[in-house]
Amino acid sequence: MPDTAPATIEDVARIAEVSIATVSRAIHTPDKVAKSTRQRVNQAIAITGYTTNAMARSLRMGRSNMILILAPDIGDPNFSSTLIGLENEARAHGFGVLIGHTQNDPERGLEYLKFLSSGQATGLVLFTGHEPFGHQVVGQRLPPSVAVFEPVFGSKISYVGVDDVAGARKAAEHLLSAGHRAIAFIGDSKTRLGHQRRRQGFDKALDAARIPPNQRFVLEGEGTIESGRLAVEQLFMRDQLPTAFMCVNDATAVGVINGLTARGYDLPHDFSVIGFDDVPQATYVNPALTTIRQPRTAIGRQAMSLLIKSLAERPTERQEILLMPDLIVRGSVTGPAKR
Amino acid sequence: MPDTAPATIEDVARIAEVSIATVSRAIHTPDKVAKSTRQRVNQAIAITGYTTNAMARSLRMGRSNMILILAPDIGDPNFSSTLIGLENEARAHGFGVLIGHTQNDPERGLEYLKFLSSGQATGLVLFTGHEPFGHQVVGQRLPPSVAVFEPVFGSKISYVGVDDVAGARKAAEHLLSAGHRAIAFIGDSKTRLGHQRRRQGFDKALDAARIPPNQRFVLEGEGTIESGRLAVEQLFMRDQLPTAFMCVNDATAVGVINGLTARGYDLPHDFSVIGFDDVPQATYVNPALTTIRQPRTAIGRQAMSLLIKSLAERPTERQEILLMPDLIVRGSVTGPAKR
DNA sequence: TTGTACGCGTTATCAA
DNA sequence: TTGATAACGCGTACAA
Repeated sequence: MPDTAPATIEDVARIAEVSIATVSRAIHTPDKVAKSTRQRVNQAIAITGYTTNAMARSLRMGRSNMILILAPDIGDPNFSSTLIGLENEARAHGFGVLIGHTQNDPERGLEYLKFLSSGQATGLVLFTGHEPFGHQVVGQRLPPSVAVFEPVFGSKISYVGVDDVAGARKAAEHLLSAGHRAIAFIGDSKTRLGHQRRRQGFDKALDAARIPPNQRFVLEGEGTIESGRLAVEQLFMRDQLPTAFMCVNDATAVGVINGLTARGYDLPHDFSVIGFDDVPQATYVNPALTTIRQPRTAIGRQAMSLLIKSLAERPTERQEILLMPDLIVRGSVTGPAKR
Repeated sequence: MPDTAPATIEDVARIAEVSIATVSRAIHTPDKVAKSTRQRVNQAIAITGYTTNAMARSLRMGRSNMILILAPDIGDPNFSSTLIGLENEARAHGFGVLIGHTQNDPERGLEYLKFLSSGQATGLVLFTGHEPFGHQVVGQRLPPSVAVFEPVFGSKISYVGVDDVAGARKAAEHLLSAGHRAIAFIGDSKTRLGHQRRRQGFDKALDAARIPPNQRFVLEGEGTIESGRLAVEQLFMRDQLPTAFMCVNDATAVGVINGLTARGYDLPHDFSVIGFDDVPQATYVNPALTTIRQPRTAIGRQAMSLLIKSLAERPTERQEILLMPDLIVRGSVTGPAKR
């Protein structure tokens, strides 16, 4: 197998005995070329295995049809299923997607930005995961972009994500309707907007149920397993205990469950726990975690749809699309224990 | 902020009052240009914010400095940390990486192959995950490539992965040295090479300990949680029970643990379980899983290093690099129960 | 319906 | 040390 250079449009033209212009036309505007010629061209393409050189094409056209997806952490359980939604939608519109991994390193982010500005990608999806991506992006001249899962702080970039307030409210109401009145909120945050919104939803539900807010039942945390565990320890140093835990996300919930189990409690009999996100892991803990499911694939689909629209129309209006999450009932919530 | 077009080399040349050739030289071979001129050029670059257009560059050069990483499933727990190794090594050599997600869909794979053949990427990393990528790739003219985690069946593509035989042997010996003699192997496979090798390592360890092979203790499985659970059920329909379970991977081990726990057994007291891979989840199960850790980041690093080397030298010799995994002792293995 | 020729932004060759 | 210019592969206005 000789290592021949890939065929160019000129090779095709020569074989089909036409000019390169005709080849190009046969490909992009087939009706503008005679049927017989078209057939000869197609044959020649088949023979040579010709593929248009995307670089030359994009260089000439001034834009590519690739969309760059920037993610700080590909291991994030939210990532993979959202990606599916993004990809499928892009594909349906003739776009390809490429994934860039920043590892939360601003320098890498900047490199990908260069990738963009050199025209190798036309649109940008900011998959901020849990850490705001922000600073490096703000101020840069960006191509049409959309953020998912967490809005980009202080920018005009559109955003597609879950309705945190409504979701958290659903979770709290589930606990409430199971009979709980003493509910702790684990994972309060001063910095993360999404988590703050979840706290708001929690407050609203309690307020609607006429349960006075209890600051001793609100514990901070960064949304990690460790922070959930820690919160349990803190809580047990006080005099008053809740009957249920509402956690800002599933990781926190796993930590809470671990902490409670380690203390010898029997779940869900002794305490109820509810999470938020529905990560794969939620099914593996014991008891399986009742939680709020992020509509990940739908978020991806909508985000890409929005991006492609703005690619065509160039509207500078910022949009925010909030999707409604569902309650997933598994085994970690039951009625309050009688003590 | 006016939406000006990005600066080109010509803009820089005009401002610096030199020719574009000099600008190019000032960038790539600074010593071939007079100091004063160089300074003027650098200033002009700073003023314009010029970035070389990668597409024009690659078009001219005939090759890009991007490497495409093709993965069937980005959610695979093996993926993210391997990626880090790949990226870091690539970066160190001035290459960028892009990730393509095939979703196990041959059509998508083909599309990315087109991406390659159109020159947008120079090298290829086949992240076959657990499903052989194979068929579509074989026969295609491929750029320099390397596979990780699972060799590409029937091709000359180099491979970097873990030494499955040695790792499995380590696992079995750990069980043996804890005193186990009746050990079940869960996850035997007729199709997956890596899993077959793990079985071999298991057999070797038993053989070296002069324990006769027992076919009733070897159960098939596809390496999923479900298949681990199923294997437990099958085993309990027989008359003879093992004291320990060696699982082909962590997912299987989690299934086994779930199945055993569901039957009311107390682990690790009643049964010992060992896995393979060391996925993040391994720490969350109860008891935490003792397992064999894949040196993922190292695999990534070595694979990229090999690829870049072959990019420079074009050796067609197929290479296979096997890395030694470590035993990670956690809580799921203890001495055999006395029954 | 088809062909000629230009330009997209670079790098590299050759003269000056 | 510097500049003019060809070429990379493609799409398209313009001419035929």
